[in-house]
Amino acid sequence: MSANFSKNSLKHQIAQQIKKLIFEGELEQGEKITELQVAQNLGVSRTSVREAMLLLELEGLLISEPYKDTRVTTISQEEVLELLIPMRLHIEIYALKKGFPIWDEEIKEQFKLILANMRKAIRYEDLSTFIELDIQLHELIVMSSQLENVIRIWESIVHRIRLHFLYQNRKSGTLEKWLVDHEELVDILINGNSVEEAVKTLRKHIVDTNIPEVYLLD
Amino acid sequence: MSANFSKNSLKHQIAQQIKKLIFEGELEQGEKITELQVAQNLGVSRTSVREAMLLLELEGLLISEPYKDTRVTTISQEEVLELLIPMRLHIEIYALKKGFPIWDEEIKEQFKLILANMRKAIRYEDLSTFIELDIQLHELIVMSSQLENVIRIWESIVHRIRLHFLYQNRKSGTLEKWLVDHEELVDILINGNSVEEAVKTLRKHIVDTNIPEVYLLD
DNA sequence: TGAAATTAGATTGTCGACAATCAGACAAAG
DNA sequence: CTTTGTCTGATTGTCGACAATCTAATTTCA
Repeated sequence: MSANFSKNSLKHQIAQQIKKLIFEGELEQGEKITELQVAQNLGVSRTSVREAMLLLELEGLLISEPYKDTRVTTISQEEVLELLIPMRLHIEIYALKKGFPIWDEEIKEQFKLILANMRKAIRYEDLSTFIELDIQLHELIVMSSQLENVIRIWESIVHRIRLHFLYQNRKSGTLEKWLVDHEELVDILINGNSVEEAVKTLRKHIVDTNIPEVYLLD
Repeated sequence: MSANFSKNSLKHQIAQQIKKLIFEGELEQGEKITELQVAQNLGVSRTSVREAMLLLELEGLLISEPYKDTRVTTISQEEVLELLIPMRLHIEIYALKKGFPIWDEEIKEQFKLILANMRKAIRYEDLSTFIELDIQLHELIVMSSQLENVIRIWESIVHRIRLHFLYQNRKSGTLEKWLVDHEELVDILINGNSVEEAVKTLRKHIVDTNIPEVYLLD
């Protein structure tokens, strides 16, 4: 039940279910997925499943050719590190610049809530929940810009990134280190009063948590 | 009949038709478009039209809410200049770096062909064809990287950019100036022998032809 | 034996029909 | 006159059936 506004049609729900299968590792990269199988499992018609799968294809999670089977996308580490993450950085900074000035108390409360849940996840050593919350945090930043196009582009890129890291060892650093990182970020976001400061912190955060030293050339 | 490889299912054809309507100005930004209307015009079933429209929605050309009508997307100039064009720049440079080393004679011939058609378009003062060719040129650069994910992301971003400029006055400079610009680009792409040189030229090209001086801050 | 042709089953593509929902017209009540 | 409620037509959402295509196993023929 992630933070979605008005997208509650059946195809979106189905897409969500399939996403869950992928992100929880039930479906691996390159694995085949058929319409009928999903339709029967969920008790819906193939038409709706088709639309859901088209959605996921366009979001970059699935790949298909006409009359051939559909499979979970394979993404190279190189693409993720050199292309997707820099683009993600660009988008989130843009969204932050646009959103920051119009943040109200409610949004700040949401930041605090996510952070509280993160602390809880750490306490139970629940990694998958923590990752979910990490994404929610960044999603909130992007959503708060209220720019529909920006939100969509961001989603499609983050999905691809997430798909990749699923099957990789997560980078070095303990969970606690991660938590501290996020605490600092949220503190600046909520209590800081210049956009520049917030942008600088966000940039550092994304770079620190995503990009190995070797790629930090330019 | 633009350069598409394996995407010849009905939904792609229909999407292409609708795209044409949009890019030729038959449909304006914010204008309503209904499934039945398109289905009857093209003599196909609504199901295929639905899928085509979903495609275009995910590509960023259309926008819809459940049970509400679907409309042609509206995109702000700010978004285009500050977000989309920088992202486009990033993607094309990445694709060029990956593709350049593996270009063969056939690809170089395609570059020359596009350029020749550009000269022809200029001679007949055919602006819309010229714009089409401009996109084909950049598409060729991206396609030659053979990276499926990169191609898709690029397409969705360029569509949005194109949609915006459709309804704006194109930036200053005569057609002839444009042509010279492209001649130089293709020359370096085909005859240059270092990737760095090609990247530098492409960057300058995109910046020159897309971004007004005021945005060239960082 | 082995390569080409054929066939069978599974899977995707396309369709028309029916259900759910919405927007606007119109009427009733205050 | 405004507001509320009810209808109606238009549009989108969902479905099951049938057609087209692919894959892989089987058969045919040199």
